[in-house]
Amino acid sequence: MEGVRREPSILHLDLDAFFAAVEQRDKPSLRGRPVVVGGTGGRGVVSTASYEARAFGARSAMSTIEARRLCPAGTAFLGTRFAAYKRTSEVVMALLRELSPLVEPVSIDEAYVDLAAGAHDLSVPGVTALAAELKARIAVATGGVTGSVGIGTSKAVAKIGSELDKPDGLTVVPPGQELAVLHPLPVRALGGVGPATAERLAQIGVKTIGDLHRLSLVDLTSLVGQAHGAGLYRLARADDDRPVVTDREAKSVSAEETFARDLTDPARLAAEIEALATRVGSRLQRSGTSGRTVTLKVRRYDFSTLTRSQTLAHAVDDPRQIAEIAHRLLGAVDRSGGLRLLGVGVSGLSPYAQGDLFAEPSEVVQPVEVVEPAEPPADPAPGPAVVVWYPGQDVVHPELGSGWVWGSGLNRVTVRFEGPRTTPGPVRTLAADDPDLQPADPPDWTP
DNA sequence: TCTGGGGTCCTAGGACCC
DNA sequence: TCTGGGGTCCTAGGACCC
Repeated sequence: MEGVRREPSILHLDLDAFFAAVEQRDKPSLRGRPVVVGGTGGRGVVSTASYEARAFGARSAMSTIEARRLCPAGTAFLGTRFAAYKRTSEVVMALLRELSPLVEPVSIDEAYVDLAAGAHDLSVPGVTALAAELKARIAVATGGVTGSVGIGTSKAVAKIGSELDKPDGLTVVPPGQELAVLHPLPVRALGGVGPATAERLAQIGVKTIGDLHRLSLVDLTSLVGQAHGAGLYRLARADDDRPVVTDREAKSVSAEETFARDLTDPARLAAEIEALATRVGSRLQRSGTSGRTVTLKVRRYDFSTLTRSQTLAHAVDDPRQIAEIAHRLLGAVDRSGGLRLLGVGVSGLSPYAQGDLFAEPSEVVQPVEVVEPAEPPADPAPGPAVVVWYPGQDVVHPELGSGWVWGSGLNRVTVRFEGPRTTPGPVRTLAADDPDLQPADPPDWTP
């Protein structure tokens, strides 16, 4: 327990039934009534149920159909108005930043604050008064949205604290009381323990965090894996020194859509890919990032879900290039029976849009000149020669025929050769400087 | 009329490199 | 020539979170 804090300086704020609360604020007729916000179509799910709706059993992630069955007539079922929630969230986050520069938004309705980075009395009465004041200011600034606050010596304790007294709660866990608070709680209360982990633990009789505390590190890691086991071992001991991190760079950008009815028509599927790639590409471009790995997500009619990805030699943000890769990835999956969902994502992000860090293809296509060694080396020289191949580029090979570049590294290139008709041809990995491999045409997709 | 959409992190196996 | 180990990259899937 090296770096564990001695003062209750970590604050966690969780806005109560946030989407529904914003709707009730903006539509006074909904106040005091059950409100369900989320997808309203046949395949929609609940994003947020107001506390009035929760009384009838409506819950987040439940299908809207089921929520309709549970809730009485007069319940409001509303689609999401994300812009309104975003604006309200920003008001709240600004209030948090008045407390401390160290604010970590976890999601639109949740954040951690490191109070030690502000000038505050960090005694238990001091932070209690601070939290009460904060809650009052949030309610005023947002027009009545409430939040639950937990304060403790770590993120885990603060987060659990904010859950203990919802809604409109305030819980301060005094230093030294962490284990007394944690141990009676079900393991599910710990971040990172979901249904699968809880089930595994239950099978060996571990139900509470106190039960978890009695497990050895070896038993825990063999049960749930190295990283997860080590993390739970520490959390059960309230040994959590994770810092509050202000801005985390996004690691991926994706868009997906569940269709009202399963799709089979190739033209419709292609159009959906285009639309998703456009959403992803324009978000990448707006944020000035691009990424090397394009991932296609497919959910079939039977809900079986798979992903197919391809990592490119260069980062992309152009919707056309993203779509091109996604089209081909889709071409290799079984679409019989129909598709329920398609998704397109880009990961492996770098903060530079294509063309900033890497020269345009037309400028780098020339191989770097190889310095001729005085004596021929026994092994192929790990020389500086670089031949750049572009994913999707059409190529020809005297023996293997025509194909296109699937992926490429600095000194190798993977080519998918087309077989007769629609039969997928062989995939071969060749040296990038293989003289037999030639572009079929000059690259024509350069922006 | 079951089961959204946007993410993060981890694991495991194979390829490849040193 | 044989053997082995470690590290990184890539792919696919799974758990989890809000």
